[in-house]
Amino acid sequence: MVSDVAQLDSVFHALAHSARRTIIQQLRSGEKNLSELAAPLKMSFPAVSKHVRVLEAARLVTRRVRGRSHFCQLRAEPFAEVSEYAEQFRQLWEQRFDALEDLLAEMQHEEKKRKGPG
Amino acid sequence: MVSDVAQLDSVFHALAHSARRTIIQQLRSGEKNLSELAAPLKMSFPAVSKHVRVLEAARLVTRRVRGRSHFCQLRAEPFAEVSEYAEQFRQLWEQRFDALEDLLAEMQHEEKKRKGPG
DNA sequence: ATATTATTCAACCAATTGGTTTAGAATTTT
DNA sequence: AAAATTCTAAACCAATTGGTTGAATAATAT
Repeated sequence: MVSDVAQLDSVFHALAHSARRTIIQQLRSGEKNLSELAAPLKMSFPAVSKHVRVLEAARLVTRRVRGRSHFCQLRAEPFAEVSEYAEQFRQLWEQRFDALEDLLAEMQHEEKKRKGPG
Repeated sequence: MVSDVAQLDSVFHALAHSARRTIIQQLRSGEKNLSELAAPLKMSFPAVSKHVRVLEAARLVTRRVRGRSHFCQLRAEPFAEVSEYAEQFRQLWEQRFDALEDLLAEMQHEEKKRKGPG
């Protein structure tokens, strides 16, 4: 586990807003400038600018200034930390699903018994 | 993808605070009541109570009241959504790591050339 | 019945968040 | 040189967050 506490704070915080997740999705297809990122979002330009700053703070986005355009690029590495964090709990959530499967299997078994000899 | 937008909002928000992640870690070893959860945290009891509510809102924790004790249990399912979300970007971050590996391999290759014929 | 324990509620506070608008700076276009 | 484009900065605002304290509630122990 490489991820320090403050980094996880900032990444999770960055991801906890749908506008920022929308920005991230847009950046999957490559670099985009702020105007392009702002287009589909129903908010003022400065608001988008602030969201991008939050993403930069979490190191999810880097900025390359070219003339008057600020091109944003997705940096996916922090997602590795998020994944790693979540995977800690895989056993726990699969355990639950297994229990649910067992329950369903049990119910189907009961169903057969009810139908079969009847 | 089952996770709706509001659910991701609340889960990421819940995870974006180290005190809440500490609570989650404590709950990995099983149910604990609020007093137990509060013990290692350097904040007042009501503050912890509020953090637990945030975790409940994100469905990361459920509460079972037994007498005057409120036992909290971890529900790991939302982590599946978090993992699923992060995994979307695996290709992207591995791409980067691959590039880094390539660079390292290249450097080692250069190193051999330098040493070898010398 | 009283005290203790476990927790919530309510009120309050400072800081942060997420948004706005207006203005300004920097870079292209005309 | 003037106009348009892209973005930041600053000031402001309402709502939320994360914390506090003090009082209230509920359950158990003495």
